[in-house]
Amino acid sequence: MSKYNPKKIEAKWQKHWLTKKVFVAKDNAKEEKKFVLVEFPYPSGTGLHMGHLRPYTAGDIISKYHKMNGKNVVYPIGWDAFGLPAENFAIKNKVHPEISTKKNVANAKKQLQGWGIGFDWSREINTTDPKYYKWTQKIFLEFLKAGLAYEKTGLINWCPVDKTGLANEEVIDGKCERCGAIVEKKELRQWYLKITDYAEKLLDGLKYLPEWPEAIKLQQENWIGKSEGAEISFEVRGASLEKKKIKVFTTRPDTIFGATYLVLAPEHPLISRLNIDNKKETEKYIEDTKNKSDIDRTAEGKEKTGIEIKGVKAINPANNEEIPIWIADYVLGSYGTGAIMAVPAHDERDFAFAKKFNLERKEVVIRLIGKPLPDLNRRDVVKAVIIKNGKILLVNEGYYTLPGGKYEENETDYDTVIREVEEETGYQNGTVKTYLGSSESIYPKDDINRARRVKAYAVEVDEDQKIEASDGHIKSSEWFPINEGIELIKKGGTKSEHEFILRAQNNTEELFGEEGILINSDKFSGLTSEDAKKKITEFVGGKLVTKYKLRDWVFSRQRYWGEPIPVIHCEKCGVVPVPDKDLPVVLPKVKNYEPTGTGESPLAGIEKWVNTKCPNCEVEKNKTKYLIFDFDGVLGDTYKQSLQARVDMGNSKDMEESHKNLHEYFSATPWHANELDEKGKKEYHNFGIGYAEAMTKLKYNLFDDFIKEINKIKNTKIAVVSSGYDLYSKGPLKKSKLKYTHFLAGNHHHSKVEKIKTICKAWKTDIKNVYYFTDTQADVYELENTLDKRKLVGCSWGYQGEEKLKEVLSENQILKKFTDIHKIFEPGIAKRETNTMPQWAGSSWYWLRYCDPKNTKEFADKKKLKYWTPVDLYFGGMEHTTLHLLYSRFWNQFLFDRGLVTTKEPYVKRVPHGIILGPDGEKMSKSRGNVINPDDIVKVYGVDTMRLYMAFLGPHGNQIAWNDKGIIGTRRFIERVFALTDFLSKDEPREVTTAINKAVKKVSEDIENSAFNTVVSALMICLNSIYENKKITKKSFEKFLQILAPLAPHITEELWNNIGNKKSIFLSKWPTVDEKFLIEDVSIAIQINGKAREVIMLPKDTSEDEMIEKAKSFGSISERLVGKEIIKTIAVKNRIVNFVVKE
RNA sequence: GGGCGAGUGGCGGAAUUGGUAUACGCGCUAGUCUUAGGAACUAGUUCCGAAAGGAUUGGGGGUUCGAGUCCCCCCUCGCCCACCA
Repeated sequence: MSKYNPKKIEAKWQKHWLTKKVFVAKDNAKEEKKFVLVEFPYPSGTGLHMGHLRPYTAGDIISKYHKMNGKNVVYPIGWDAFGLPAENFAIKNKVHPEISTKKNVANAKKQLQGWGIGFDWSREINTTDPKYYKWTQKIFLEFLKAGLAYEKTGLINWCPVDKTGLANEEVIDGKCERCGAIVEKKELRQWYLKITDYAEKLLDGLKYLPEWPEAIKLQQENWIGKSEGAEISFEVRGASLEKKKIKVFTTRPDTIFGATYLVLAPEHPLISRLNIDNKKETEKYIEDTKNKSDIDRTAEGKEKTGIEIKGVKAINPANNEEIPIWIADYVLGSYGTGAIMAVPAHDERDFAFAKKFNLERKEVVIRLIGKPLPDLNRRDVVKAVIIKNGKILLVNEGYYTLPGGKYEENETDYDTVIREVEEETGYQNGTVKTYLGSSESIYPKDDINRARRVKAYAVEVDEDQKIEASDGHIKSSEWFPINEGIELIKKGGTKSEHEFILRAQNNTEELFGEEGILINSDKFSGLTSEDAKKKITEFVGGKLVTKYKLRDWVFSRQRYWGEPIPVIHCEKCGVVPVPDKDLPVVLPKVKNYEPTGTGESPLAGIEKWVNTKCPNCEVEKNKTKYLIFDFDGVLGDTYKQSLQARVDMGNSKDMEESHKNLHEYFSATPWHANELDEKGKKEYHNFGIGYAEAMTKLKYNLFDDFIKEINKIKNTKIAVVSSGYDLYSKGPLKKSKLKYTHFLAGNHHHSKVEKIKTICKAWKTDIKNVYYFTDTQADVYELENTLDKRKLVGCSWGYQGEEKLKEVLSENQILKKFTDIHKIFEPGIAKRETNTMPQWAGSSWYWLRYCDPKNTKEFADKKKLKYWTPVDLYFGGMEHTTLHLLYSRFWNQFLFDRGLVTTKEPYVKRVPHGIILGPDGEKMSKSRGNVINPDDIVKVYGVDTMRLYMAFLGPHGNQIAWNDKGIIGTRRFIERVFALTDFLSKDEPREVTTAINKAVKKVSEDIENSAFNTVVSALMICLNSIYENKKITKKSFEKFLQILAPLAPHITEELWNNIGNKKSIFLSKWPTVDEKFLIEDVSIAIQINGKAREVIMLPKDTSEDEMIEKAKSFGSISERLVGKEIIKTIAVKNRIVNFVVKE
């Protein structure tokens, strides 16, 4: 018998599996598929670690198990290789990330193969491969097309160490998820993915994932953070003419009568538009909060800060009361509407704020005890809690109660309570300290239901002020230790009042944050919160809305090593997607990888790459150009010539006078006067006809040089539009050499928009394709929403000149000289987007690529997707719950909505694993020096031992400290398996057959449940039984090897081969359980009064009656039962017999 | 502060879901073989007790013939979220 030598065996079989393609899956096979997925690794310089080994082994065990059960299993792997470590390594060592990545991948691949993991290497992918990220970019463009990717400049999370923006999900406790640096806020232009549009779908989808652990679903649910509430507008009154409103979001519209001030987030856009008296101070406050990190904002012991806006007030729409407006950073700009109505009596945060700044509190909801009634027959009382030296003063009214009573006429709360204290206890001139809250209860009295409302105050009294009973009012009062007092109240007629004592004792003022019954709320008083929410929202003109905590996903990073975002910024066309034929946008080589820190990626420095042609303009260049010219001032100086006409006709003596006269005329009679003349006919500038006629008789010149330039442009369709009377333009236009197809003049029948529409209809083109040439601002205003704004062109030689046009058009839209017109059709200056995608992009769809990794036409063939997806089993870490796992569900749902994938949800079952800690129970890290390298373990013990130990350590979901000590146990087990061939024999005792069958059953069940630790113990129990009996048949031995194979592939393959099997053990059929060998005698516990006394062996499924019979007659039991009366006997088949006796 | 989960020997952990608590492994103790053992094998190992027996699943209470498991209160630890109106 040779000695067990893991090294030799392992290398041999690892090579065999690869060359014989044992774990390569077939596409579109007839067999049932099983898609087992494990989160693909980042190939780091230090190699793969224990954190990878655990899920990879788990997935491997399950894959191999299913494969042996006849499924077509795919267990693919790849590399999530974009990311900061490679880039930081590049910065330090000037090695291109591509090179270091390649090296690391080769190394990690060797490790994985060395661990005997049966990945299907034919499907290997790499997110940094342009053939892969072509499709990442393509999917991004799908988002763009769908309007779910957008650019925005705003305050974002910024990591000062990594020098890049971060998504909300990447900030943990105010720190960078990657490097732990405290996250700052920075104003930057960023790309976003509109994940918020999918909030409801992502939430709803969780319902259809029954095989996901509840904890994960809950965590995603909380992260999405749905809440129902109302949006209500508050009118702003103050030193501003403009009427303004502040919209707030609240989940408690029922408390609106208690809203005593409004709070705006410092980022609120309205602040800059308000006329604020204390502008300097508010600006300083806003500036200060901007400079605070989220950690600072919350670390200050939650001490609230804020500043009141002076000179402006808001109106509470519920009661029309004027309330102050504050700015405070406890209101977040990014949630709800960025503004709240503060209800300090019922909200903890508002309460703290109001306390600090001494703002009014108004109680409008109180606790309801019992059911609400339509007619409350209410009786109000005030009570006093008087505590002194640890004792409380109670009044005896047959039962003990707090001093207090009814209001008398015109009394305030304070008057009543002080008076009642005096009358009932004799203590005079008490002082009211704090308000302790109120409650309302309903009790039947005299056959009707009465409501009783109690308000309670803490009152301080002075010994010296006590007087004796002078009249009959004073009742007997006594001091009790507080705890005793509470018990007395609980027993008394006013049970619920003991809570006031607790509050007084803790010196906590009342803050009733729950829902209850409304008071002090006009006609809504008496309603429950639930009813009031709807009714009040309606009353104040608000609307019920749903909000989510989920934020849009900041999707750009200012770093080098990531997928370039495939868009081009053209000065003319704006954001232009890179056309499909130009994908992928390959990451260019740079000299310097260092992030600039200014918010630009290192890519911004490569001018050659950044400056590009606009694909849109390139296409436009060859297309038909649709040009429409506004006649007046654009094609000819009609204004100047009409002045000349007046002079020529003798109405003015010179041009100057003519200008003055005309100016006066137009001032008195605007062009658009649109009045009817005496005959009821609509007439424009009657006088103009004369001039027009005169003008046409003049040598009326259009700008021939301009028309010459226009005619140089190839492939055009031209039309002319004029709002003026067509008489004075028709003639000269006819004479010109302009090749126009339409001329529409006179604004008395059509607006310009309608004229343009008419022309476009004739031209059969979209109105957005039209270039419109004008010389006035008014045209821009009139047309910018109908036409493509970027195609409006200003002609500076016209009526209004350059300056006015500059106010409404950009520099490159204004022609200064006639020849400038050609610039309009030259492609715009275009620059590539230099931001890259975040680390999470490539992994948001990678499992889809496994289905068809080499496809060059689409990211995966639909048929293949249909066969393989959804993923049946997904192993991964808990830390990705609100990152990768949420992101990839979002991408999948989006792709599904676009018809590009075949399932709504990507993963049927998620199996999370606990992390492996260092031997010291701390997270493994280089700095702690507690890192265990799996490869070191392999060297000493062999792979099979390590895999087995990994499985045996504990439940897959538990986090566990790696402990070297126990591994020797699994090594002993492996060696005992290796030596098992010594026991091979023609027959075996029944115990061995039973042990094998039991093991097959248990191992199968536990693998399906990912309970790997008990799989190992079941195998050990089985092995122990074989050793006890020292005999095993070849058939049983084979079965044992088969069920061990998924965990320890190398040794089993070796032994399987040694006993004469030619094909791989993983191509063999998983053993079945022979139930008849599971039938054996079972041990039955005999209990007396539930206490186990004896154990007897009985055949399986012995009837209850027989069990009792046997148990009763069993020696020691019958002795114990002598002389005792058996009251009851319980028997459970195959388990216990219990005699209940009278002691 | 909110949500989720857990607490069983010296240690990692089992327990068919209400039915013999402590399986399996490590460690430890004794023995066998050995020049020797930190190798291997055999036996033992929850605690108290020589034994008979008794106690025991973080603590306290409850339901039940019977509770690690179900219910209530409290304590401790871990994870996630955290001024989300």
